Amino acid sequence: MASLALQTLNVSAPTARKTTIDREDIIVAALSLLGPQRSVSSLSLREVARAAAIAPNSFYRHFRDMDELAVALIERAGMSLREIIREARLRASTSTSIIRSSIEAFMELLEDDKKHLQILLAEGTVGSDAYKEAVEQVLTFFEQELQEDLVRLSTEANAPLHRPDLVAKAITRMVFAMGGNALYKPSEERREIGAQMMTMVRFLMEGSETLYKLEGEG
Amino acid sequence: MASLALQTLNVSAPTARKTTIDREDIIVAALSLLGPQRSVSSLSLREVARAAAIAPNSFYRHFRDMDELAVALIERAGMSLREIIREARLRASTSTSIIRSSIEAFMELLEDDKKHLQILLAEGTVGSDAYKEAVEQVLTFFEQELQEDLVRLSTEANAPLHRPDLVAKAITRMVFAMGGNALYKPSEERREIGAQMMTMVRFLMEGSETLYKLEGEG
DNA sequence: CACTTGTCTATACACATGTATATATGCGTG
DNA sequence: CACGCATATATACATGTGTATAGACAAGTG
Repeated sequence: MASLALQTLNVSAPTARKTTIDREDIIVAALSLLGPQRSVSSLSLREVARAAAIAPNSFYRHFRDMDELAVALIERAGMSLREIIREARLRASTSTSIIRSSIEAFMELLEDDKKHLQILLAEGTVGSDAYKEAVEQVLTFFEQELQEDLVRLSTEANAPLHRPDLVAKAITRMVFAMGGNALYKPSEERREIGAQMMTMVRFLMEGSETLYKLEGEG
Repeated sequence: MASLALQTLNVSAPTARKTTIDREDIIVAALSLLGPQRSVSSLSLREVARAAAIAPNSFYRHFRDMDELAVALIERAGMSLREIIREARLRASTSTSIIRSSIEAFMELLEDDKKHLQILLAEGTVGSDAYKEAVEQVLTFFEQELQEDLVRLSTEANAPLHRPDLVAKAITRMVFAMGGNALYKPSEERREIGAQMMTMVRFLMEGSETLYKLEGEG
């Protein structure tokens, strides 16, 4: 149909051309293809190119590989999530409220940025080394940041934690696992899962405090 | 090479034939293809057929779909894990020891049955509805069984739990997430991750007990 | 303006994929 | 033993894939 329009203007209509394309454009196109049944690893180069409305070969100008695209996708998703959580952290001051607002922010993002989160939550354990490493990096970033919060706030509250590093790791992994699971479920169910997360996190916090009292600092 | 052997016997050697094949044979072939970089969803029908040494079309005699194969794989993996855990449960009598021995059994299985566990731990959140449902079913089975143990043992020990259902769910999801992560890591690191799991589970248990005291039964 | 350079497209190739159709084979029953 | 049915294979086709090569266009420089 595009070629038809061109032919009416110019019989030899050579090549309808894009005035340069971004990595960003390709990334967006790839995101648009994701869904409950489509994972990053199932995307083909040509498919992405088609979605971005470029010639298959143009892809190579921007990424060496589908794998490089995948890594870029993760990094972007990481940024997106990081930003949201950072906001949530700033709004809160107590240990419980920071967790509450973070989880709420997380669940909210789960609602309207599924594509990004899917990449982070649901596809981390199989794939190229570079890919897995990129996912792991995002996860540990969150763990560290959370750990800092936990230490700071629990000290302020005079309720020190046993092994705050493991508390942070447990919370992160649990939230990510539960989140990946909730991704494409009806919103009512997602709300329920969010509530469950809160309780689970409380278990972890209380447990860590209790163990501190029993066994001394971690 | 097989065809060469046949040719020495019979020049026109038409079709070296399998004297009927099992679903089991195909399942085993599919398992053999899995690895740190290969997920179930990335397997092709022809690839599996090749590994099973059958003609592509023979596949259809046993499975409607690659999807049906995937579901069968999960069920098998579920069985395998279930059996191991059941043994571990029988060997233990206290709440902590049952958890300890279960996690030990789990980590052991992680060592020498990676292929099975990969399916369960690392590929549950993207795929066909049937596939996701099958994974979920295995997970909730473990949750329920674990919950029963927890309730029974914590009652015996006079240390009742707040929301034992959520304790069970949290433990399950956490162990599975951590396990999927540990799958293809060096064994030393895996050992460390196993130790972390134990602590995390203790957090959950202690926390749940504490919350019971604070808030009453779940 | 001409010309070079970077970016996109077109065409092509070799191969893999899922599946339809037709054919061969061997086992169990008569 | 012979025959039929279930189960395997062979061949084929349309389609999708990654990528190599060569050519067309736009933008920036002299």
